[in-house]
Amino acid sequence: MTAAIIVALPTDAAVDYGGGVTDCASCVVRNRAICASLDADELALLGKLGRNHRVKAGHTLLWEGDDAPVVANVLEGVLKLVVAAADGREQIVGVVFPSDFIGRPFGKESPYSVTAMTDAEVCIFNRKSFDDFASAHPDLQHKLLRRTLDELDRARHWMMLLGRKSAEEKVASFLLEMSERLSGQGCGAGTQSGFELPFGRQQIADILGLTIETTSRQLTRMRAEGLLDLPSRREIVIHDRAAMEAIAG
Amino acid sequence: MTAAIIVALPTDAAVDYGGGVTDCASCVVRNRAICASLDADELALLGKLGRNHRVKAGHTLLWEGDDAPVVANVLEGVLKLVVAAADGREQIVGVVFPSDFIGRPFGKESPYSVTAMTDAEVCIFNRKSFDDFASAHPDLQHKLLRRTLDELDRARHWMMLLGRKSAEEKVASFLLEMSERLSGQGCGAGTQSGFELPFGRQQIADILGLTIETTSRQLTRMRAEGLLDLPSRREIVIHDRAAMEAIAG
DNA sequence: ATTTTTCGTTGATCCAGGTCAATGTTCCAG
DNA sequence: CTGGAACATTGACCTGGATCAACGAAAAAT
Repeated sequence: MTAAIIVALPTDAAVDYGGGVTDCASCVVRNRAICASLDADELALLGKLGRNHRVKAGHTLLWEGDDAPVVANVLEGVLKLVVAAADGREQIVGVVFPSDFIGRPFGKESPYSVTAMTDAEVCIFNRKSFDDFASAHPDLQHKLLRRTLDELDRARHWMMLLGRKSAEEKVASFLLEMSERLSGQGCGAGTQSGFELPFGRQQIADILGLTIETTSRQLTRMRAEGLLDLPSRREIVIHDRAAMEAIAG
Repeated sequence: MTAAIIVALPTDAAVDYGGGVTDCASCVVRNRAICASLDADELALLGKLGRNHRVKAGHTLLWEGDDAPVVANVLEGVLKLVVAAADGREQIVGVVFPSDFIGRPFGKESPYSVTAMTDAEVCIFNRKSFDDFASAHPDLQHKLLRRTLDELDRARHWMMLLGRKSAEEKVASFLLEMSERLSGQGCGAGTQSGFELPFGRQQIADILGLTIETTSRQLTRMRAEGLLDLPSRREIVIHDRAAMEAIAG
């Protein structure tokens, strides 16, 4: 379970690993990422520590159990956080979108793998440098704390889903949450009922603690009952949101 | 799902609700709680905001969904964090021990209920006052961030257990984790193999996402196989730790 | 355009763990 | 010490979701 980190570390700046230099001022997630807590001077300082980097779909940025030398902000794309058992069983324990933060600041090995589900772009920091910078910038740390508290709330509600909900309830809950989070991504104001999932059936199963077959059957049944439409592999259109919420519980 | 908060709020200091005044300097968790980040002056200031309070086993300190007006440190006892479904199904999403932090700082309603599993003593703060104090004390906030990151790691590994492990693996993992956390409590240096759980079978089931019957059967079977002993209702003695770890995966 | 590969659906069957029910055990209260 | 309540164990049975297997459909490669 060991792998080379495929990114340029800031300390290796003499060599060009292909990581683009960061220009925070024009960053697409400038106002949504934790960096939003910084003023222009601080931002310039942080910018020197960060390197933009592209990750192809399916590639892994951090490996569970490895010493994690980097943290990052997501600029574009969707990545999954995965905890795996020795025999290959996988549980997706988090899904991160643009402006979300990746990695484990302040010591410790990475408690999970981070893998791109779509082609992605991330702004990477050497962990030690980031830790030092964060320690010196309480506002940044405050943002990070709020984010971590939110993530913890989300994780705990997902524990309820994993431990106590039926397959039907799991799928309904999942579709509603994805509908919300994905519409939060784009510019659309309200929650639209149609959306495109950034991943396939197996990954839905790994999020819900189900098999791919059960996941597929639940979706097919919901379509048969008129709750939703499946125009293509990854598109979902929820017809009866109220009914879906009733099922999700 | 609404209930009166049964504690004295600092702002009502004119009235005695029975909450004891806090003396941080002599606090039993002084060096382990987040307060350890503060110097004597800061501690005195925080002490004015806090009130010690006793909670009887089974009583609930915070209710899921209510506006949560307080946060707290645990001084003594064990409490559970619970997410419940409308039909009564419960999932325990966290267990807190002395020196652990309770509550949801920085806005929002409480995402779960907090209920004492044993008689407990907590040091309570008005949330707003605590938020302000924390915002003004980066070291405290740093401690809180580290704790929250640790909790998040723990929660995510618990998600793997809930979503992907068998009943046998769940019980084995649970016993090992409890063995560690409970020995961390006492003064014993190493991890002893015998310990007393602070809760009953139903609550183990609610932690593992199982029924009480399945939990009981797994324990009985493990005893029959010589893996452990069950000297009394709440006592566990692990005989073959290596085997237990192999099962936990 | 055709082959190959990957991904998704559907069916048949099985079994881990849930459900229902009875019994045993521990712990208080009186 | 006794009766009862709460908790735990055990048994019989059932079912939701896993597993095994085949097939279909879309995308990627040639």
